[in-house]
Amino acid sequence: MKECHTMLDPKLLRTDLETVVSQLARKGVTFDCDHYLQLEAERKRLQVESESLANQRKEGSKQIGQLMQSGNTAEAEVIKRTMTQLGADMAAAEAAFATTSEALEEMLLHLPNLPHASVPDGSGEEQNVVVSTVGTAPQFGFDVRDHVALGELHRGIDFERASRLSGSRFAVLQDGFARLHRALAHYMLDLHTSAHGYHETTVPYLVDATVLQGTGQLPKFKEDLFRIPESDGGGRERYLIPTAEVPLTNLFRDSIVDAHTLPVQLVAHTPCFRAEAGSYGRDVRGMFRQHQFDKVELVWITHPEASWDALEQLRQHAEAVLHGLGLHYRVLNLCGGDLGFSAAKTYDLEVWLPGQQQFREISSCSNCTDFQARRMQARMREGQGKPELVHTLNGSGVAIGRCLIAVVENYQQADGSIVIPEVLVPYMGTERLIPSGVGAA
RNA sequence: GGAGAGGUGGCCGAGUGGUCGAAGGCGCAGCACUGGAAAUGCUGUAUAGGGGCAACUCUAUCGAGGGUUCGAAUCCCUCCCUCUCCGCCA
Repeated sequence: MKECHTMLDPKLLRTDLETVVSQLARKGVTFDCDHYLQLEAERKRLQVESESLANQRKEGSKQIGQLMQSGNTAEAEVIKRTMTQLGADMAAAEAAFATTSEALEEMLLHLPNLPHASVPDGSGEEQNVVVSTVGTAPQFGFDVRDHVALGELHRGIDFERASRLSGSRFAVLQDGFARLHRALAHYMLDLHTSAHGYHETTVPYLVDATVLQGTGQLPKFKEDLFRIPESDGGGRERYLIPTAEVPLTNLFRDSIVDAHTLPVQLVAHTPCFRAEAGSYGRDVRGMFRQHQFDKVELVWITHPEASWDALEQLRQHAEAVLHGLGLHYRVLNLCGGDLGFSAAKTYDLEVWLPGQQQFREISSCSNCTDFQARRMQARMREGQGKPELVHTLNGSGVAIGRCLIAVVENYQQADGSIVIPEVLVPYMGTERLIPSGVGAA
C-alpha cells in the first residue's frame, strides 16, 4: 500500500493518543480525536480488506498460469471469470482505502511537531522565557537615529527606488551599506566554516512543493510563499525559498546515510523570499521585514540521540556572530504557543535595536527532532541495523539585513558616522562610515 | 531548442506476458578451512506498510502516473530524470 507521510509518528498516534493530544494542546492545537479514530478504524478495515482481495487474486492468477501451461485452458477460463469479479471488488476496496488514507494523511499533515519537555508553557510571545542576556545596551549622549535615518544620511538605503521596482518591502543598498551587507555575510560564513566546522554550501533558490512539504512549510503555510506557476518556468511549479533551511535540510531527503557520517553541519548564504501575508502594517518602516532578505543559515543533520546537545551548540554558534560584533542581545526559550510548526524547541536570539529601543528577533534556532526527517524520509543506518530517522536542526547564523540594522544603529556616533566593528574592518577596508556631505575622514 | 541513448536491489547487470522481489557477479555479514590471514566453500544479505501476544503472515515497490489483461519489470499512453552530440547562453 501507499506509504503515508505523516508528521508525527503514526505509531505514537495509535498507541498513545492521549500524550499526543495533550502535547499538541501545549502548542495551542486542538486535535479532533473522534474524527481521527473513525478515519483510522476505517483505514484499518479497508486496508485489510483490499489486501486480502489482492492476495486472492494473486493466488487465482497463479493457478491460471499453471493451468494454461499444462494445457488445461477450459478450467483456466472458468477461474478467469471469477477473477474478473474479484478484480472489480479489489479495485473498489482499493479506491475506498485510498480515499480514507488521503483524508487521514491530510489531517495529519497539518499537525505540528510536539514540544520538548523543556519548553515552557504559554500561548504567546509574552510567555517566552529569557534564558540569558548578553552585554549591555550602548548609551548615547545624543538623539539616536534609527537605521532608516542613518540610511538616508549615508545615502545607503533607498526604499523609494526599490518600491518603484518591486513595491513595498524591498530595499536597495548602496556604497558603505551595500559593502557592510556583503561584509556581514562574508564574516558569518568565515566564522562558521573556520571556527564552527560547517560545510559551506550553495543551493537552489527555487524548489518543488514536495521539498517544502519536507521541511513543513507546506501544505499549511502556502500563503507565506512566493510561487512560480508551472506555466512560467519549464513546465514545473516551483517556489522561492523562504529560508535556506529548506534546500539544505532536504539535501538528505529519501536517503539513508551511514551513522558515522553524522553529524553533518551545513552553512549557506542565500536570499530568502517571504510573502509576509498577514503582517500588513507590521514593521512597515525600514528594512526590518522585507519580502526579500539575505540570511546565513545553519543546518545540522544528527543522530537521533545527539540532537539536544546539537541544539545548544547551534545556539552558541549563532550567538558567536552577535558576540563577535559586540552587540547586546538576549536568548529566549520559546513557549509552546509560540513555537513554529516543525520545531520541538526553539531558541530565539533577539538583538538590541537602539532605534526601536527594544530587542528584536535576529536568529531562531530549532530542533525539529524527527519531524522533518519523517516527512522527507531522511534516515541513517547504524552498522547493520535498521534505518532510523535522523534529527534535523536549523538556525539563522544570522539574518543579514537585520544584523546590518543592528550594527548601524548600535555603532552610530553623534555626527551620524558609523564605527565599523573590529571583526568587520578587514572586510570593509575602513574603520568608519562617514555620511556623505559631512566631509571625508 | 534539435537529434539520439537510457533509467531494474548497496553497486554492476540479466530478464519482452505467468509461480519474478526479480538470474549472475561485486560488496557486506556469519560459518567452515587456517597458527593467523589471503584464496576457497557454504549460508545469509532490500525498503515500506498492514494483521497477529507471538512464531509468523499478507500487501506494495523494477524512474512516476495512467491503461490493456485473470495476471505487467516485460505491451500501450503521458510525464519526470540522467547521459551523448548539435545550437544557444552566464
